[in-house]
Amino acid sequence: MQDGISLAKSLLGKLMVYNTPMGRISGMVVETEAYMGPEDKAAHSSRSKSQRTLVQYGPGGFVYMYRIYGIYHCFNVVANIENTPHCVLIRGLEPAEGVEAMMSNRGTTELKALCSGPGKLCVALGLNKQCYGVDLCGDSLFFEEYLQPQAIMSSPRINVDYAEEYTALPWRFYIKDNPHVSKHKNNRLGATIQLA
DNA sequence: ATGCAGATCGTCT
DNA sequence: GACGATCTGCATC
Repeated sequence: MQDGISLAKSLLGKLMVYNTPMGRISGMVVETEAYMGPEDKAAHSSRSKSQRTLVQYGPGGFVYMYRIYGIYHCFNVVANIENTPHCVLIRGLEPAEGVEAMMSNRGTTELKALCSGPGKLCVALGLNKQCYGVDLCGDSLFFEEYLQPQAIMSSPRINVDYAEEYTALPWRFYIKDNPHVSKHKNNRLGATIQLA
């Protein structure tokens, strides 16, 4: 299993699929962030191992879901091998299947507003705490091959100002010029990077 | 277009 | 008891 940074890049262009009884809801991954374990002061795993972060210490390919600000959920893919708590935050999707359901869940019909942020996309897909620890090799929630991104950009991660020397590291990745990337000031700090 | 306050609660100290 | 890996609505320019 790849480390967090490799996984964050390789998930771009993949289709994230939630298989519901009502049909598939899916979107192409357009924006991710890598969190690189105990040394990374931005990562939840930089603090002592806890109930919340437990799944990160298992093998990669499982869901790390957490609640933020008491309101939203953020969806992460655990990366790397056991006892190496890396993960990848999914920050933006381009809606593909089940767009009607997403609009209903989000209470808006504006396509660009549906999944352009980590909290928004969890609402759009209807994901909550119940998917904590779910195996992404199962048939409920998984990633599929979809498109090869033309160009990938990197920038500092969003809202990790507390992370000292880790704040400025370019561990946010997104598909260049895609309208479903979340809007943020440090978009302008982005730089083109080599495709893997 | 840009900026800021408020919502709201699980998790960790 | 304090604080978020966020988002929205309202204020002001």
